[in-house]
Amino acid sequence: MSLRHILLGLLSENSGHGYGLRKEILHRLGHFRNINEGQLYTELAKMEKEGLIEREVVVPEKGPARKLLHITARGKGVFQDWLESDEHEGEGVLYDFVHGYPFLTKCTFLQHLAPAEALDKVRIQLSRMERKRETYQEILPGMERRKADPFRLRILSLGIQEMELRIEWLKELARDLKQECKEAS
Amino acid sequence: MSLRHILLGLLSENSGHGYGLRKEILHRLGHFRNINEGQLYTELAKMEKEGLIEREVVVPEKGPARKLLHITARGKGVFQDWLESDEHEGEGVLYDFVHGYPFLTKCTFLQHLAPAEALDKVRIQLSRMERKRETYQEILPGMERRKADPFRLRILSLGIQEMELRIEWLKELARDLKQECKEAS
DNA sequence: ATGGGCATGTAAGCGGTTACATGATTAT
DNA sequence: ATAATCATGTAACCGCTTACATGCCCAT
Repeated sequence: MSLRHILLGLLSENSGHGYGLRKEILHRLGHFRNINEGQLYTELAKMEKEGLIEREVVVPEKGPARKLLHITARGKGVFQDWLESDEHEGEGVLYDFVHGYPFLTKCTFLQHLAPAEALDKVRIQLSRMERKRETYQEILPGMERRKADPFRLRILSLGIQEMELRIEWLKELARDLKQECKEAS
Repeated sequence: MSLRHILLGLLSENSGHGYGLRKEILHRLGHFRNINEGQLYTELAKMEKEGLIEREVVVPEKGPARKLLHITARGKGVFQDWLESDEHEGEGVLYDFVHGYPFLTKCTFLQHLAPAEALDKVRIQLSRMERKRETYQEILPGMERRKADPFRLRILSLGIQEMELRIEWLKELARDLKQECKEAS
């Protein structure tokens, strides 16, 4: 899932400038990546060179020039082709769900830790996921109020359910580890 | 979550050679990445240069030399430090769950597709996730039989639950899109 | 006047992918 | 024979991160 597609998607909805796109990706729900300026501007430059976007230099009466970005017909074509293609819908890695939650990979090796230490880690995870679920739940009403795109609303609600799943899973894990700790003592 | 940690983890359990590690990462449950030779051997070379592993050249009576890899004390230390640290347990990206399921990012832009086309995509996803759930469920009994590490068993069971979550979510989405199709006609 | 947000960039490096190359062993 | 699998590597490239650099605008 490359940044390029997200940028094309956003720009096919509205023209904008680099910084604004970044804010949108960071804050507006439905776009989910953390983004750094480095990649953003280099990617935009590349996209311009390939004729997917154009820059309109806007010189305000006051202040420095801003560059307003527009998607070109070619850019729109590339975006639509991607949308209609099955790229990023395929099999990918068998255990893809682990990618979204790196703690699971670490869990794979938790056997090498003392049960008490492992338990600590699991508890910290638990509170982090609870926090995350709350964050999502706080975002939801605002999105509903301003009638955000229903697809994005759904994605958020999936996120909430997913956090709940993780929370229950971590609770079970913690319970078992606690038992193990007792047995060891 | 870098390959390095996984390799250190595996080698701290057993010595082995490159190809075997790759197979283990690919097939044995609990290790979840698809891996390509390119990265594997270059990473192993780097790790050797840094003194994390050592190669023992094993020359069989017949055939070419094989390189058996052993973890060094230093390597074990690095691995344990990582295990005890909170690396890969932290916040990361806010919407991390989307990372593990790139189709969701695509969903963000599904509004740009005709409902009928979007429905097609969702249905294909649905059958893919059903397939995936089945695959996981087929793997489970074998793991239980050979008494695999309980952490890995748990991870797999989380995976099954996660696929079930996705399936229900996709079903709802499909239902709504079907409705939209009807209304449009 | 100072700090925070707006806005645009460059450079180095890392982790990972894709593709290529080689050769031996084992199974059909 | 030949195809599949075992086994080890190299080279080019890509997407992304980290860190740095610059300068304007606005509110306190």
